Amino acid sequence: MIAKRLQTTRATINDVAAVAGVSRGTVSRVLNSEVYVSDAAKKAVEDAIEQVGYVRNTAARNLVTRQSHAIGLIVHEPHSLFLEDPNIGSILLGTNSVLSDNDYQLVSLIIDSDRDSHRVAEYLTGGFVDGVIIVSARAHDPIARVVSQIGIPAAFVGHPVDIEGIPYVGIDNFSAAKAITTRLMQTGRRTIGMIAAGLDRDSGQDRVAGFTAALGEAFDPELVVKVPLYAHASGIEGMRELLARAPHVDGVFAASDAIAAGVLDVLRDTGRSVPGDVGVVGFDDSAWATRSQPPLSTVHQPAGQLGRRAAESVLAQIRGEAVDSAGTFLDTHIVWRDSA
Amino acid sequence: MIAKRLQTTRATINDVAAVAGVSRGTVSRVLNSEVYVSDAAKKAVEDAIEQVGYVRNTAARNLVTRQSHAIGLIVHEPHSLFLEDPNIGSILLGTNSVLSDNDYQLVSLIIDSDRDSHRVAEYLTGGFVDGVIIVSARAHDPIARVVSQIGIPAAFVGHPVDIEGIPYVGIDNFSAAKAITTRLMQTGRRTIGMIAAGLDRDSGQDRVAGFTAALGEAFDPELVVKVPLYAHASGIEGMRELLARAPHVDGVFAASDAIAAGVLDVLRDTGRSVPGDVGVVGFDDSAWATRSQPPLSTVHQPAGQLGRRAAESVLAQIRGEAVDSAGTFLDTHIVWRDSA
DNA sequence: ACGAGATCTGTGAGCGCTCCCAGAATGGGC
DNA sequence: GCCCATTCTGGGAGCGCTCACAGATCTCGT
Repeated sequence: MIAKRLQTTRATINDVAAVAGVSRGTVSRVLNSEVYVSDAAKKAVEDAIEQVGYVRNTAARNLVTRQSHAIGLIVHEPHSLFLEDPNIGSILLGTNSVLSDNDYQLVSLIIDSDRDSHRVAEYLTGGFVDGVIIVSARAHDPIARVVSQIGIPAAFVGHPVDIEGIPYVGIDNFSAAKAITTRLMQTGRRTIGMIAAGLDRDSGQDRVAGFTAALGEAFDPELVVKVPLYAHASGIEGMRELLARAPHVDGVFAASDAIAAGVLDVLRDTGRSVPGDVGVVGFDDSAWATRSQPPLSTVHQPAGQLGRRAAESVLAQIRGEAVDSAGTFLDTHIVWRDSA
Repeated sequence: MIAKRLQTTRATINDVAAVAGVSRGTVSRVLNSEVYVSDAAKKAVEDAIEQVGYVRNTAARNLVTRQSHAIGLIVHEPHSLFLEDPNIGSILLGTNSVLSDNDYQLVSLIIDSDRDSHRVAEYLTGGFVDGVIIVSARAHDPIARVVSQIGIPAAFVGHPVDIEGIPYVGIDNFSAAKAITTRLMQTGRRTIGMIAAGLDRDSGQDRVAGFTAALGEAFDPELVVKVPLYAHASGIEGMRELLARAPHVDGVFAASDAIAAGVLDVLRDTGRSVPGDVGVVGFDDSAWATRSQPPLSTVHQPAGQLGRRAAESVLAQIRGEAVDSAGTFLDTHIVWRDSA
């Protein structure tokens, strides 16, 4: 009831113009803070807006400007991981803060099935969003391909190996993995294994490559166990396998903190102490790292900053500014705690 | 470039009309599946739509229908908890699935500061959304008050004690807390404490009330430790306090699984075995419950379903259907694992 | 005092769509 | 064959806004 009354009654730009004693055009100029408006007119309009409680109707504005003032954030993860991966939440929050500062609305689009994928592709071509941020796309991601084809302003968080021409913001997974593995070696570990995941995307592959590079001569492919997801359950599964292959392993690099948490569980269950018998390091510096027992040594990944930068890139593209079409890497650093 | 070309070039209803050899009006009627359209015209229009690749311009549609076809989901939590609380993710996912089935877009609005709060209130009165779902509102929540005042279709997930007239969907926290506490007593525990949180909302208060009711004569207010958040850190803090007050406690009801996880950590650190020395139960049946060591006995809360029902309620209100303005409770059940 | 340029303002046109009214076509019933 | 109800269609009006253009007003150098 009330809603209906309020809506019918809502002041338009014409009401403001009438009260302020100026024309539609002048009100519009004030609203869009254009240059050629006299101080007197500006004041009158602002007072009138206040008086009649005017709120701009975006639908009308969008219609003529052909802009929606919304940015889509596409999260392409199975539901389970969406809930479990703390990075996604941080990225979302970072993106949201930049966009709202710039008066853009974040619209989260969650893809969980092929049906969703299709619907989102349509959504993107439908002019509902002015730009799009794609989180954790895999290789051969159909959505990434659609985005690339229609040429909508976009940015990746992370970087699918097979798509060119869309800027991305990520971290240098190779160097980070290499650095933390090296540091683990320096604690005196001799037999170091890795639980690798996410091999369908660059992050997963680069972490393995960094691990391999750090080990150099000492590298033994037998000690790299591959699991499907960056998840706790995968960590348990992977560590059991690693132990089966190499019972005397004394160091483990887990591709994510969630995996590392699973690794710790298995080590505890099999009566091994951490860091006494085995040193364990993770990746992400998520809540998992501080929660686990003992707290994890890990690579700090600036997830919120990643989201922020991606949003800024899309905004810049919308403004027509030149954007480095390659991408940028953000710094990571190692956080040394008790697990190694 | 391409984007611009596509946009400029995008087919309108007039193009479809021209190709189909009918008028604008007829195309619109087909689009909105109104009754009086001949089969021939309908077919012609559908073919034309296919041929020119027409996609409806929502901005124009919204302008005249005064509907946005978007529903806001307001999450009013500090950032940290947004990331930590698995229920929020599940609720979001449930809501999203109902809305997309009904061709509505979910717009997540995150409130983290008073500034956000103000902006969101404006957003709501600005006609950007046709309805709103409010998650975890506290007592005296300013946003809840605004929603109640402007009379926009809305639903709560959970129920702020001081707002009337807006339907809510929640669980019966009192009965669930009472049931699991009773069951904990039946395992032979004598000195049972509680780590209580979220006392600024109904869920927190009702859980304490249920706990109190279950204990009956045996209830000792000294054994209820109040902490601010449903968070892991709060669990640690709370359990330390409880142990200080009652070293011989042999049962703990934690107001959430995250808290229970903190409780387990403290118990382990102080050399107590679970469930040997102390039985611990949680609430939520979130990922925390299965992850922790040992896995938690807890109350299963249908978070996804909660989101789904709230979305359905808002949709029904938008359609003008009568909605039970009180609210509905969804069933919970106890999941018995190893921690008690 | 005059005119060129800068500054400011009003207004018609139109974005793509839905609503609604008037009128055309169709189909029975007699 | 005629009339009335039903079914179907076209097109004017207008949602609230921005854009572009033309005209009005001001400023300042000469």
